[in-house]
Amino acid sequence: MRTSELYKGSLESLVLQLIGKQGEMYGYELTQRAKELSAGNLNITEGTLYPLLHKLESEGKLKSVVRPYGNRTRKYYSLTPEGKHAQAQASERIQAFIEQLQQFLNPKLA
Amino acid sequence: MRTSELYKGSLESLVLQLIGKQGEMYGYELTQRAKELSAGNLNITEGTLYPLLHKLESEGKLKSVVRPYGNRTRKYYSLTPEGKHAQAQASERIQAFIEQLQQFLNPKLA
DNA sequence: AAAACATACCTTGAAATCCGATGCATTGAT
DNA sequence: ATCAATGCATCGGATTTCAAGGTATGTTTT
Repeated sequence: MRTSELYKGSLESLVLQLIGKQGEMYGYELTQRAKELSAGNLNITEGTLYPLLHKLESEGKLKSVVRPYGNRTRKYYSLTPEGKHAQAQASERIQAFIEQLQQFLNPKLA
Repeated sequence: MRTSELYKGSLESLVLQLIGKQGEMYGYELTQRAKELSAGNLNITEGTLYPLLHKLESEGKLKSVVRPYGNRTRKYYSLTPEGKHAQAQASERIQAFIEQLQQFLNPKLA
């Protein structure tokens, strides 16, 4: 098993975190930043990322703006007010999750 | 979204942890212990747990013994040598995962 | 200058994972 | 007696994720 398996289920929350901290990010940038912060363990594939971004946008949590970068286009995503709320909640959930994982590693005896 | 979403991808590692710490556990006990340690957030459903236990057994990581408890039967699972190895690796992966999650919450600027 | 790699968007089909519902049986509480 | 909890299990479907493929530009290497 790979460490990356553990990230399943966390992707949406982490994407909201990244965009929230950064202000706005485009897809490819997200994949690179995720790889950095995870010490190479989280490689978000395009088949995962783009449908997720589209879903979050359709849910009203993200908004996007396409801007040219040289001859390329980048599609920048940022949080809507609803997305900011979701991001704040995600942050709390992740913190609680971390504490709970530590309980599993070092459990208080029942 | 629920906190429980975050646990997706961690179930196998956490089950190995629980059984490893405890020595041997039966299915229902696992669901209760997981709920305890996760402050109620991780409710492993039977449709998830039993197939997972069967898979881990077929992979040679768990072995089971059925023992009566009153008029009921409990199926106790414990780690094989291979399972102990997997559990040790899972422990390290979870620790690394925790550190990486913290990076996402409080990233070092790029 | 050709090839290879990185950047940048996307879709599609399949695999894997997980949940809800259901089934059966015993025990304990109301 | 009925309901909740304990204890095992399976099944179908939903969701999530991945691998592969498609298109195109920019950069580096040979």
